[in-house]
Amino acid sequence: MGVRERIGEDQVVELAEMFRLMSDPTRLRIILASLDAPVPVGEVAEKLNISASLVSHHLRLLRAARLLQAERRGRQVFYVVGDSHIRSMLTDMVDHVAEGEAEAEAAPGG
Amino acid sequence: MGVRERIGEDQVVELAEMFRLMSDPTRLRIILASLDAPVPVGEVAEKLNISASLVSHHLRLLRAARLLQAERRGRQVFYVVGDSHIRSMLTDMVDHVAEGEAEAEAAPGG
DNA sequence: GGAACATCTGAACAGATGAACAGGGATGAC
DNA sequence: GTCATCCCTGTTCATCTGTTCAGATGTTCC
Repeated sequence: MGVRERIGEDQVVELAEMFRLMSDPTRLRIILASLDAPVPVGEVAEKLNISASLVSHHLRLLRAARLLQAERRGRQVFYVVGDSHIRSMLTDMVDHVAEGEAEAEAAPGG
Repeated sequence: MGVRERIGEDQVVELAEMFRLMSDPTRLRIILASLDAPVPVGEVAEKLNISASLVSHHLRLLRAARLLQAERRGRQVFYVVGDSHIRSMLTDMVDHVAEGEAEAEAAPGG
């Protein structure tokens, strides 16, 4: 049975939206940085060497899509990947591209 | 151990590129349509009710990124998802959004 | 060789996107 | 109350993207 029959047009758009949020390198870095543990905005900005304003901008999108959860601790706001499915998927994909390096060397197939 | 330490900047960009390809609803529909079995371009266009030209354009991108494999049979070209990791991930995500519908009804929270 | 079919390619345009800048809250220390 | 720190929001602009249209390429059959 085909996969498309299992979801409707709205679900496709919803899924595409998730991918879209993760499709920007900067945004993906932000997600990855907050994959394992909650991190404050300032720390993300410093780690990735980009402005806090830009980080906040992306965080806003990620938060709206429920990809990241926000938690206030004093005057800092910590962000972390909230959905375990997403976290699991991301971890798999990271392994995929990491292993892909080795595979590429074994089978260059130009 | 953090996940970001396991991959470099190049891998992040590579991963983001994959997500980018899957982030467009039309393109995602095309991928989903060729997820289980090879399908010719014309059939994809007809199923999705879009022009063959547009399908071909997207197919070119998907093919270049190794997300889809092309196979010529006579005067038709069949496309199918080539990587099992990607196929598995896609199936999971489809289930995720499909189940998400039910969860949303149970816990609207928002 | 010619016709019909399926797919691919290039140019152009409307709409979306990311980045940078400036200003506005919220919080905590004094 | 005042100040500094941290984060959020709105706007503008250059760039990118998806889409359509027109025409080319490749394949099969006669």
